[in-house]
Amino acid sequence: MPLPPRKEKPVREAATRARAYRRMTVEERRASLLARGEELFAEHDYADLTMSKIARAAGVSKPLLYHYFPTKQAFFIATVSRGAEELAARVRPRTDIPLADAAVESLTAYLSWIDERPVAFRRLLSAAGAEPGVRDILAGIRASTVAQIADALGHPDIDRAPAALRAALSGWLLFVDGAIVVRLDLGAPPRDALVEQLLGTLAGAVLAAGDETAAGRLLEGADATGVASAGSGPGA
Amino acid sequence: MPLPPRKEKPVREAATRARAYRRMTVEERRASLLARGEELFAEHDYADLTMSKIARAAGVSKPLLYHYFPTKQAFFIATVSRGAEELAARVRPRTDIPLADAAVESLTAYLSWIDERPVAFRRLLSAAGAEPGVRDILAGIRASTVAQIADALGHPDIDRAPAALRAALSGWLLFVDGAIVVRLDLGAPPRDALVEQLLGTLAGAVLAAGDETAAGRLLEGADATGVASAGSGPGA
DNA sequence: AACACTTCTTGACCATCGGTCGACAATCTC
DNA sequence: GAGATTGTCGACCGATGGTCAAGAAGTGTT
Repeated sequence: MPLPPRKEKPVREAATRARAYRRMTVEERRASLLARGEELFAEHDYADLTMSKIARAAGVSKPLLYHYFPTKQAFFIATVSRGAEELAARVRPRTDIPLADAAVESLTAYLSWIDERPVAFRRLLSAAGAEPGVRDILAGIRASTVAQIADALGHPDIDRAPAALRAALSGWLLFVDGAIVVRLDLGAPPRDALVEQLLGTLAGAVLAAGDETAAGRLLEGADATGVASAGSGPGA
Repeated sequence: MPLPPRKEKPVREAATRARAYRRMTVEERRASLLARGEELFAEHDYADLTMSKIARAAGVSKPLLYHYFPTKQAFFIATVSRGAEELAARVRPRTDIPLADAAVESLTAYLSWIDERPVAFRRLLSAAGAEPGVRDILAGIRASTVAQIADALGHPDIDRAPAALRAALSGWLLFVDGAIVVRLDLGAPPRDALVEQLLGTLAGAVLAAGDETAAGRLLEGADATGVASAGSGPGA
């Protein structure tokens, strides 16, 4: 027998009557979901996080979650790109100072950002392959970074830049992430040292790609950038 | 009305009586499944491949597939590590020739292997993060490669090697894969040139890590290894 | 205070997928 | 032939991503 739907008397709890839910504007709710999602995805594995769990953790019903984001992937991507934009802003190199100095600044900013959220960073890297959408985001970021660096190095049109240089830059980007993971694991080398090392490696990679001019630009104005000063003592 | 189970008369097809299935020994079947799985995983996305599809494509029933491999992940990992072993064997560096030459050989072998299965390579890289198990395999391979290189460079105990060097080697491994992806995309640079470039970059990275001795070993006996000869003309 | 508007919840529901089970059939070997 | 082993079939389970209809609870307006 079909019970009459929801007849159970509204139960106006005495005294403190906990609000059934907080009502927000669309943007508020959206932002709040994204923020919570960022935390959750940083802590838990993508596959282990079900939409139900996310909804519950966000204090929201599943259908509402789906009301704001069409699919789980879309939700994940939304959280990731939110973080990516923030990162991009912090890492964007200045153009009013020598290239080598701007590079140090940007790299330092990148390392600091990761130091603040090591778990999220690792998870992002490993989740990169999981869902194609995420991979595309990362690929896009990397491609544009490569283009930016190439530009700064004297190749404004990435499509006309030598393949060797493009390979060097793309590879170097991964190198950076790889070295960072090691640093996360080992707790060393210290940040500033790694920045120097990274930059030195970039110079080496560009040099090995056969682009002396670009390598020159990287070094000029810098006093201790790895390849130039690597070895026993401080800069030559 | 429950039809009497399977009453449809064995249908002994006239003349050519298509065998219902081929019976194999356990190892045969296992190997055959693995081989087919390697193909399938190379072509399709991990998530898009259901165990049912795999079974069907392999001409086998789902329960049988599960009889040989306990889970989908296990099956995937089995196919991956099969390929990984084969690769490891082909890439293992010789010790009876100068380090620089052995490195060229190994890298060339690696590039050739990838040239033979570009799609699979890409998919492996991007699937690396997908399932934790796969990530572990790749991580293991990379770790052991790092240790091998460190050893060849004069640091037999990886745990006592400087963090900077470890970061350099780990990063370089990713650099290699990144550069290779670019080569796959662009169709350039040519294999031998990339090998030189890669080695030159390794020397640069090791140098930037502050290990002159190791960098020296890498270069010694080689006549054109990037950093040393980078630039306009062919090797000095 | 009553109104309507919008946000939100509830709970049921679907299809698919990974994985399992038991009963039975095909094949091979002796 | 008989028996052991390899395979198949189809039904089944639980969880998950995703959807739906109905209605309840906030909120600003009059």
